[in-house]
Amino acid sequence: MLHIPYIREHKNEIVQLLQIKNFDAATILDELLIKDDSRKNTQKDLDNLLSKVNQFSKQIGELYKSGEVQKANDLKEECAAIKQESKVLQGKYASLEKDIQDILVQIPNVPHPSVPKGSCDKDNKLLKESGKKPKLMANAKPHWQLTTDYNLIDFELGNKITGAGFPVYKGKGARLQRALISYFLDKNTNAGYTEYLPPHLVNEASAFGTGQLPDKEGQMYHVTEDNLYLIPTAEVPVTNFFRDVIVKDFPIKCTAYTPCFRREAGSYGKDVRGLNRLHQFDKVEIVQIQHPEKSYETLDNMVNHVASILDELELPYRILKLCGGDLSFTSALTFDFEVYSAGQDKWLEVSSVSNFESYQANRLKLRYKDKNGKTKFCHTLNGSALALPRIFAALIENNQTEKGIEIPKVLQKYTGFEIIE
RNA sequence: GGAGAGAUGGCAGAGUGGUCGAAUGCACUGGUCUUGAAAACCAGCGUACAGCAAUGUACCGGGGGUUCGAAUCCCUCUCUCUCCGCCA
Repeated sequence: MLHIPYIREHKNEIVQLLQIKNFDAATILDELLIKDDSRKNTQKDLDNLLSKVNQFSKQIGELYKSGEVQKANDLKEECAAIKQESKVLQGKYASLEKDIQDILVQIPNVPHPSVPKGSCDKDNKLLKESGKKPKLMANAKPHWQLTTDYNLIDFELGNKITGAGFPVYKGKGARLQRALISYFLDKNTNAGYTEYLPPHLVNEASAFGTGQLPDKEGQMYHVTEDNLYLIPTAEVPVTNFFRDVIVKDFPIKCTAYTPCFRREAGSYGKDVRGLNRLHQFDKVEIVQIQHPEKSYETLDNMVNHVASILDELELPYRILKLCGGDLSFTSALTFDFEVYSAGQDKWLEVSSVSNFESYQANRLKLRYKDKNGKTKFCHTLNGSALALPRIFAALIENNQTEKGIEIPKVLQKYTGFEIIE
């Protein structure tokens, strides 16, 4: 969430930039600042009252010690009156704070000035297209056919034991999945990221810290009995490692493999066919905590890192800069990676690399001390490196041959086989 | 699931109604000493909000209560630990 002192100083700029996200902030920011002014005044009045009570209390103690009971009792009565008054102010203060909080969580992060205006994914800006689309044989198939033909994934079995969107990997399919996880983690740790294996359930405070709550509650599976949420991405547990932390050394680089759980009940049809959209999927995530001055440099590094993985996997991909309409609530700038999946002739999103600037850090109270010893908010960044199912789909679709599915070189030492026949 | 104990500053750990935002130790920062370092000594060292500042206010797991006054008493919630049971 945005920091009120920052809003005060940059109100017009924020209103302008939020137009890129198609969010009209003018009214809501005015309302916010009026409430905050009122909050300040209330605090001043309240502080004065409380200060008086504190003074009187000290005096009463001394009067009792010196035996001046009558004087002490007089003061007590005065205190009672002040307390009445302070109760009222306290109520007012609490309700103002709540109003302010409620407004703050409704305001999305301010987009980076370079974010293109737009309403949907059609308006995203293509930055780079890399690799060659493969020429497939005449009878090439989409992955949902291949996974059945080669006995790699059993969607029906998943339906039986859980439901739609929960595939069961088996045989070489399971092994390929495991190989991808290991390969991604190795790539990331070689780039200086520390590997973590976090819990797959988080508490409410964590879901709030990264911005899933309160507005995206419906997208998460909620274990109501223990009030825990199944993580929609490793970003949630990993970023929350640093909740209430004052960072000493930058950058902090973490990577984690986790399954990800998403309810997102919605569309049907070929967009969600096979591995394209699932309720449970595997993902390897990278997270960085960085000094504000370096966060955009870091974002570029992360983008290059993800690109290098796709290069090694020999998958054709393109990089898009998300437009305002497609940018997530918490992100200031996001680059999406899409791989070309030849069997279904589609571009599939496999990674989203974002700079959240201080938006999450404010909620998380994730800070550092600047040169003058003042505490400031860090910047947080994350990206997928990478999301598994669509990589899996693109790999088997693009590499299908008459002989079978060929495994890219970099993966062979992880799979232990070169071809799936 | 049963029984008990506990939650205090970066860490350890005192504090059971007033002078406590909180002893002490460690860590950290600055200084003295030293060729340099260590040791020793001196000083500083939590967060947030308000204020130009002086300073004020709040915070001792969360919430509520008693009291003129709460880290300290009461209620409640959460979490952690120990023992027993069960168990990968």
